[in-house]
Amino acid sequence: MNTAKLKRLRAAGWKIGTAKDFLKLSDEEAMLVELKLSLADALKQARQKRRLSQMDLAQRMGSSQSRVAKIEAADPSVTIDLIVRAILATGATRQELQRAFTAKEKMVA
Amino acid sequence: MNTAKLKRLRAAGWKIGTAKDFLKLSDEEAMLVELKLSLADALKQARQKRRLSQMDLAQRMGSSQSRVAKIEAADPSVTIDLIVRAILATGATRQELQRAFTAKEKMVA
DNA sequence: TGCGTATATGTCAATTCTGACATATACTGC
DNA sequence: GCAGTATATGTCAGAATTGACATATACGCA
Repeated sequence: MNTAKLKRLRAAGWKIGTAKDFLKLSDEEAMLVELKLSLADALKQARQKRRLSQMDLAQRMGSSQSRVAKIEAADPSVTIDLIVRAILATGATRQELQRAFTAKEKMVA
Repeated sequence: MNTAKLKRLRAAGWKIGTAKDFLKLSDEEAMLVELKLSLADALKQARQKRRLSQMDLAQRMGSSQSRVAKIEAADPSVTIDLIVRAILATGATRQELQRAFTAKEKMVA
């Protein structure tokens, strides 16, 4: 179990409906992770479509290759904000970004 | 100018195409802000639709009323991740979340 | 007026994220 | 085998975010 969930469980103080709360949190967390994965995929596609290396993109973002690798891997240390910034940094259009949000989500509807 | 942009400008070291870089960053930043505003709006709607107070939602999220207020105001200290978590915490469906991403974006297409 | 409820704003310690670096792996051409 | 290029993984100091608290504002109602 990751730190974010633990924190939320702690914050909730395990008050009521423990099992239900647990399932609910898992559910929300799962949706978040799926969204992140979807965006990470879209980023990789956007980058490769433009034939940019991770290093190229890193420079455009003012970041490092290693972080770009983590972004594309949807590493836990990466926020949605950062993935979106990366997608925009590839030069992706607004449309491309929008599609990224809806892309793989269908798989889990 | 906010800290995030400053940081990116600093990171880029003002190397080449200063003016162009500046405009590009403004553009990407603008898109990010618009996305955040769009999501914040969707959150407010999702919450009110379910007749939850900010306090109610705060409890569900294991957070505080003041932070929920900031989330809905798309405060600079609020990440997209947090807004999405808030939307999910209202009990919004995957569909509702998806619409949130595409909602106001049309305005700026 | 005073009270209750809902929302907004400022601050801050503790937690989390980020860029950077070192290093590892994988593939290509020589 | 050995460069060169691209990508992946572990670590960490410095920077940013978060929940919490105090407090302020706004509205309705008695």
